[in-house]
Amino acid sequence: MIISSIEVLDYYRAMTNDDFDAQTIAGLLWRVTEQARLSFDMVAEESDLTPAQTRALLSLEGPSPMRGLAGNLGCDASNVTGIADRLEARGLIRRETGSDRRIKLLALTPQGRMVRDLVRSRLSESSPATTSLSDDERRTLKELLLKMAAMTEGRPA
Amino acid sequence: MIISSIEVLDYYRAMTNDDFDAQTIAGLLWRVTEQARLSFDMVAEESDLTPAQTRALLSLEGPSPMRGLAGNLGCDASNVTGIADRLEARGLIRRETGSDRRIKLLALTPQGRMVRDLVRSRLSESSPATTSLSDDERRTLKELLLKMAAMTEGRPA
DNA sequence: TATTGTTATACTCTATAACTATA
DNA sequence: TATAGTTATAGAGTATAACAATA
Repeated sequence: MIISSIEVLDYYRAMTNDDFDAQTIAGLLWRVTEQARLSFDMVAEESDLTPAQTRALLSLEGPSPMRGLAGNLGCDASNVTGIADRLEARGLIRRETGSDRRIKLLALTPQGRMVRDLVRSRLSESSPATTSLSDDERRTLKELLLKMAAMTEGRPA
Repeated sequence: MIISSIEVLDYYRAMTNDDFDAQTIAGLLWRVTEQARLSFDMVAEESDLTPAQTRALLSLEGPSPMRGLAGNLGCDASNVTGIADRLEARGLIRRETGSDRRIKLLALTPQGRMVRDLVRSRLSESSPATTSLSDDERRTLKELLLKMAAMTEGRPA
């Protein structure tokens, strides 16, 4: 017998307002992030990108050393070679060289910027924050997210 | 030049309270979910599990057909064979048979339940909702998450 | 015929370790 | 010596297609 999404959701709904313990909220947050993961993978696929390639594209705000990207992706530096190879082969990024000739800077090409913006806007459209919350609720959520995101300082993201 | 986490965060902090448009909130939510992903991967590794194996373990509330698990994981059914093989080899799950002999039900073993509970509690401890928010803030967050999670009805999770 | 799980195949992501070019 | 990127290797996740057993 399968425990369906709806049954699990009913379980959360049945909680009284006093149920705000860490495990409960963490479980709910996990459900939302799981939904976000599935949505993210679909958006990535629409642009013919793997999840890792998409995360890389979204991380490249400015030209960044490959090692820095590895930190953002949370993977070993050796992996970035292959990911960058594939993005470069598709013309979405470029390898640039600066004064320190050991370092290769990854930079978005104009086409890469276009794809990134498209992905970003599709992610925004499918975000549960967009589809399920009012303006007021989003304002409240933003404050809470800011506090939660503050913990990421000094950590990759 | 690298755009560090802190710089990006300052950018979000500089927004006025009127900045609650979908793209902004979606971006913030993405940052929090990215942090959650990295934290999830670390917790999984502490128990010698891959991310996919961990998601499978967390999804198995009750005995579930392999195809159902594939739906929860958001992957093709053929992948579940290998994932289940590895979890079974470690004694964390069991393949059971019901009346329909085509269907194999995956069920947690007692040891699997222990590992799942350990993972769940470590995830809860490291959740930004736990580490960054007060009781009141968690109460508010819970309401917002319930609305966002409601969109997952009828969808895998 | 349709469905469940499995197998075969190919590609990507992942970590580890050894290598090169540069500092 | 130390650091940035690459390569080689092995294991795991992923999709597609073909297959056996069961319904």
